Amino acid sequence: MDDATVTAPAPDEDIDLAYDVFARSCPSRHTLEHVTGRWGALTLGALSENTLRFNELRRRVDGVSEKMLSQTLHALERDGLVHREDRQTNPPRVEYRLTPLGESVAERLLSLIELIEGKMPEVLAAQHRYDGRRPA
Amino acid sequence: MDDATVTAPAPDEDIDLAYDVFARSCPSRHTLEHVTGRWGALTLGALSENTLRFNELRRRVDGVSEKMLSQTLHALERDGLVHREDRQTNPPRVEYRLTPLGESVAERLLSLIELIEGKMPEVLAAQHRYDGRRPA
DNA sequence: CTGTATCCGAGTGGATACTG
DNA sequence: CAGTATCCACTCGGATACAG
Repeated sequence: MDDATVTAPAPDEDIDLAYDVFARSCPSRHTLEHVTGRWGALTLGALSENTLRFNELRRRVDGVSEKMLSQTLHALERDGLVHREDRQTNPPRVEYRLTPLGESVAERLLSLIELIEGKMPEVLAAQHRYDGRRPA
Repeated sequence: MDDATVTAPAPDEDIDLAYDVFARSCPSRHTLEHVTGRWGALTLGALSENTLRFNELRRRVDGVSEKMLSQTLHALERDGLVHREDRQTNPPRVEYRLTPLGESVAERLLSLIELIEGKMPEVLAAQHRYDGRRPA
């Protein structure tokens, strides 16, 4: 991938428009999708509580398949949000933890998740109203 | 859909575990996906700045198709995050705006988005390191 | 302008089996 | 335990055409 596809920020200026998620070619979109994607969000959430091993994560993130968890972890590791530590022991023991960057991302993500969880009664009420008006 | 599939909260108690996004059957997962999904996040972000009409949204959310925008807006409206107002005029004029609930969700979402945009240099550096170690 | 309907390819994602 | 590899169903999502 080419990383120069976006409005190139002059290194000696502080441009706050450097990365704009609203632009379709901005690399921040990919990272945002890793973070907010179906399994990315839950994985970051789980790791914000503890360092976890692969199968511990699988159990914590209810419903994720091996394939998706593996894929998700690779993407998050590549983005520098998750650190993978292979203890090289027998039996194998691999631990996943958040990097400092991952922690700050997870913090804001969890704030969003908790808000939504707390507002679910309102959301469900809205859904019922909507479905009632459009019974099709 | 059945809305009683989750740990039913006793109406007269304040249980903060009532909706747990980590449980695969929790309805909050659907809402979280609408909010954080590829187009949901950008749509909420765009509407947090202004009330917008359909085609204004299409232009703001660079790359979205009519179909996806329509679908996204329906989901967000159903969840009670977006209000749709049809002016019933000719030519047609339909405005989309955030509800109060939508605003609080968008606020936290934008906080996350802005963090990621700001950290993109770190993320890209991490990606290069990762790709360098695993050139395959 | 504001959408819906249809087609269709590309990617998602689950189940299973297998390797180290 | 910690994954990878493969198969395959299904959905996503874009392009296009059309409707109110």
